[in-house]
Amino acid sequence: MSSKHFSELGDSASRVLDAAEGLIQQQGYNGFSYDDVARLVGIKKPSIHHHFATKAELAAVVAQRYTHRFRSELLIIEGRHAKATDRLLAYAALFEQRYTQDRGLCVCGMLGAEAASLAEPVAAEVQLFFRSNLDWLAAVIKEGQQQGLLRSSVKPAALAEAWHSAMQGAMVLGRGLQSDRGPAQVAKSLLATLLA
Amino acid sequence: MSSKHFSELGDSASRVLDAAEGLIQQQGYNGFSYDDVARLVGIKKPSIHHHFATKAELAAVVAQRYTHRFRSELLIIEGRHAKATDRLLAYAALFEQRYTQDRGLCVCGMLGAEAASLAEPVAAEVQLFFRSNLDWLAAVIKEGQQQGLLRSSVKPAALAEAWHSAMQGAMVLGRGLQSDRGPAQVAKSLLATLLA
DNA sequence: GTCTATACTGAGATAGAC
DNA sequence: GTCTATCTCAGTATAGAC
Repeated sequence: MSSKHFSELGDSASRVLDAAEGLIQQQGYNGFSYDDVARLVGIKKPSIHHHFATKAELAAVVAQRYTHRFRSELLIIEGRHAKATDRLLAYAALFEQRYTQDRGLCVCGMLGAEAASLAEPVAAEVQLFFRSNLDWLAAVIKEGQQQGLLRSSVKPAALAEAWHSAMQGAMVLGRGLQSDRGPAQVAKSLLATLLA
Repeated sequence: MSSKHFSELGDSASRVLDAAEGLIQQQGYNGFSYDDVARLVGIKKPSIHHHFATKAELAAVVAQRYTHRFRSELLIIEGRHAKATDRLLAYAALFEQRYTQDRGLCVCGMLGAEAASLAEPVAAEVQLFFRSNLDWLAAVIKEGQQQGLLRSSVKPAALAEAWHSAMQGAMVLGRGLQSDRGPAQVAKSLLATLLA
């Protein structure tokens, strides 16, 4: 089924992925069609099927590529920031960028909300996104506590869960309020309560 | 358009609302159909149209009734708990209940995520939900700070935003992870960092 | 790799009988 | 208030030519 990997894709397949990714962020899995993708890419509907036989496969590869890119951004953060507090803010900035551009949600946040209507391979990719985020955050927070930068009253894994939840929720809230206030603001507030 | 008010509805219209509410929590606005509702209620599709002419109107009334009920639950919390910390945990328990029943999302959280594909009257109802939540939370937190129960390093409105975001996000995260860990856990972690 | 053409299904919605 | 019947359109997907 989802044995396809995004690294093996050609140019127009990548453009299809770009379009689908944007549509999922904006409308969700149930809110976009092959025709929407086709219009954005500038080709016809059956050509989309040529690249991705089913909508589920398309979504799975979108999530897969999204997660891969996100993890590479986490690596960049590690290279750029030493302090845990700075890393947490840079993490929030990743979501903030996507949100402030066009109030786009995190691809996997949107898919997570829709999890009940997703095919299993798609849900599996989404799960990987969340796992890798929580692992990364927990490690950052643990370090921050050991460095004495963050309060140690709560376990790293629990704080990681809370931090990531706050980012996802901030975007949902911002959309619901039709507001430009995004996850960066929430991150700033939360970080103030976490400082040692 | 959405001049209809849920208090003026008869018995079977209420059953239609119940079904639609559950479907929105589970699949989202774009993920359910009039036929799904009809099957759940045990009547035929055109009968749904008799009660709610359009899908947008149905969703708007669902959101309206949901917000109304939610606010009444907030009043109950005020009557049952005096301390701000207890109120915050009871608030989280509202979401926890919905989540643990069948991993259902907050109706307005789901609709907020889908805001880009909602008709304006629906989006307006959703906005009211978030506003009333933030107002209530900010008041509770302000009191908690004045009572000396919560740290005062961050403004009540900002903490309210963070708290609510964390609840919404916790449910998205739980779904994405296919896990039963819900907003109550996140609330517990966050509260520990907020204690004075 | 892209197209036209087309199948098939389900969607939201209306007409009109009971 | 509920039904049958029907409309119209959009959705996913396939066949087969270029």
